[in-house]
Amino acid sequence: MSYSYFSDSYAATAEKPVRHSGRSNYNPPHLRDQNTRPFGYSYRSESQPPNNGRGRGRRGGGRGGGGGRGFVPGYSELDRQFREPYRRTYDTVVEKLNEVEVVDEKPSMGINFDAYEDIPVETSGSDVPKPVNTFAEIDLGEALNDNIRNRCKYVKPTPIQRHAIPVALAGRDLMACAQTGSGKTAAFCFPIICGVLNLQSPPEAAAGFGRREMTAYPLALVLSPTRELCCQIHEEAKKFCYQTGVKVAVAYGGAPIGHQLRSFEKGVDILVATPGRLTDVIERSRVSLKRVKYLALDEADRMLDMGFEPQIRKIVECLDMPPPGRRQTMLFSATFPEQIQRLASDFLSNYIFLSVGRVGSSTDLILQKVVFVDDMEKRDCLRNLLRDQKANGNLGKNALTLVFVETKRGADSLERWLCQIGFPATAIHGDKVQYERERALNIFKNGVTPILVATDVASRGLDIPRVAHVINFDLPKDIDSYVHRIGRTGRAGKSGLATAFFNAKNSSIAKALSELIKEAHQESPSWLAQYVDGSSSGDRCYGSSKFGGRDYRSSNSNSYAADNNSYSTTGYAAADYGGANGGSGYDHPSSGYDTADYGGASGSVEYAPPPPAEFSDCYGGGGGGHGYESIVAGGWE
DNA sequence: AAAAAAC
Repeated sequence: MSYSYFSDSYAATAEKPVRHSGRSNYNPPHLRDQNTRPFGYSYRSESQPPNNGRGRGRRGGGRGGGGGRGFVPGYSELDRQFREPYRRTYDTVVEKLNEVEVVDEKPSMGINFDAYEDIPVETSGSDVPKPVNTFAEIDLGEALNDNIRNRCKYVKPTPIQRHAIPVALAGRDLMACAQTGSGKTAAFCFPIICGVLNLQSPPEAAAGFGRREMTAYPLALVLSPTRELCCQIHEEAKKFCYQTGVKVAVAYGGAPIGHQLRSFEKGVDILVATPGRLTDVIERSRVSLKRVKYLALDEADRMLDMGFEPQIRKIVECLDMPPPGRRQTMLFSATFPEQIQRLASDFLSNYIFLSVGRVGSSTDLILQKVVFVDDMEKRDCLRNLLRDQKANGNLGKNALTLVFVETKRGADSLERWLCQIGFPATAIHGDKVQYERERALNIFKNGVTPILVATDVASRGLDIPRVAHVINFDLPKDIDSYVHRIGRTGRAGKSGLATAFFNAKNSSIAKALSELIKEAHQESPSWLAQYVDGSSSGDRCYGSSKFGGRDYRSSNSNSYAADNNSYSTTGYAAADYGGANGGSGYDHPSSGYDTADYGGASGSVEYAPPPPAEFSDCYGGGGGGHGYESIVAGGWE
């Protein structure tokens, strides 16, 4: 049994009234007893005028109609210029996804490996262990192998796993860059579990036997930047550890600490934690890092960025953790800005840098669209998008939509508004208490509310199957965040759609966004160039290199004399990529759309007048005399 | 300026 994310052509069904019953048993919140709200919130709807009630304004193009705000004068001009072309583009998107995209009805553990076949891999560092092609080639031990094969149904390692696992098993420190959704968690969990199993000699294991140790001495520590990600890694790790005897525990804030402390008393081999709660339990002497042999930082660039770095430094350098060289340190992320790499090298010893896929381009599996929408028009545009998806029957068929906004307040208010206009939505952000956060994530995951409005708390690492569409309602300020956000779709080799609402306020990201989209061999709208102001761009992170995520050691100094190796089988140069695959199009066979076609189709649609000639120089040229530093120093707007 | 992370 299979289905498409978008099953009908948009044009044929756009004006159809929305049906809520259908074959699905799902009863959306707004149709349930008005007194039994599905959320812990009281809605403002009680205090709203009656015409904001249910059933309003979901049909008829929205002209003059719903939303409580209606369309501002000048709508038709905007509509002509931006929305209509966008609709046509969107239609193309829907058709394209329609043609090939097929997703298992059941949540699938399977990974589409065809999508990863010709991925470019770059390694640097001394004596890089050779990659492996199968799990069988790796001696992970019987129990772990059994879990991988029979419990997790992993048949074959993903590229990051093929390269990272041998490095980790060889005991080397590692800085690894890999595309979102490509299996990083397993890549550091397998070697850690394997190492813990080898460390557990019987006498040592028996040390605390017979009495309750008040202090736990984990052998491995995994840190994550958000609580939900922490939970997720813990769940994954538990699966991998099943019946191996390896004990996994979790420590994160917002949850009752008592339960966590009690779980430590049975002993902890692998501790998965967020920084704050970890520091807390260390200061209570309930955990000691003295015996840590493995340290893994997931989303490492996030963990080491400005606000976070002091906490991490305290944990890694001040709280009894063995120094680099006496522990094995592994850093993982999809993005690795150069200055973060520089910081990170404090924590590493003679490490290997590994980059799988073009970093920052996320994956080719995510079709990226940018649509021009003024702030005042965003809600209308969102409603239209969601209505179209709904008309195409994707709701009730397990396809999920994730909407990113900039602020916590914005998340709440958008959630409320979506529910009011008849879209079952929930929200997640850091001002909610933990159980609300987890509940929001759960009802989103299981499709009760197939729309989740989120701040950046949900931008990294979360693996939510069946997210078909990521909408950047508010674009983030930096491109890394964008990469991680859109990476919530297109996971495990499946394709996805990412739509960004862009306006003049997002100029700071215009250049990087445009480059990113082009690097994914997709169409960057021509009007976007008008907003490239030469200020911040991809420069910050990836230089002008087509192959992002380079080891900063090889580009900056020769003191490390890193050996560079490329495993790319295709060469994968940006210029010849499309041509290399000839008539079959550039894309992976299963990814759902063919960009060559797609580009042609949308090429005929003009969003806005072409940019003035002088803007074309901004591309790749680095903006000539524009002082990047001076603009940065001047602060943002 | 915002977001996240302990109580």
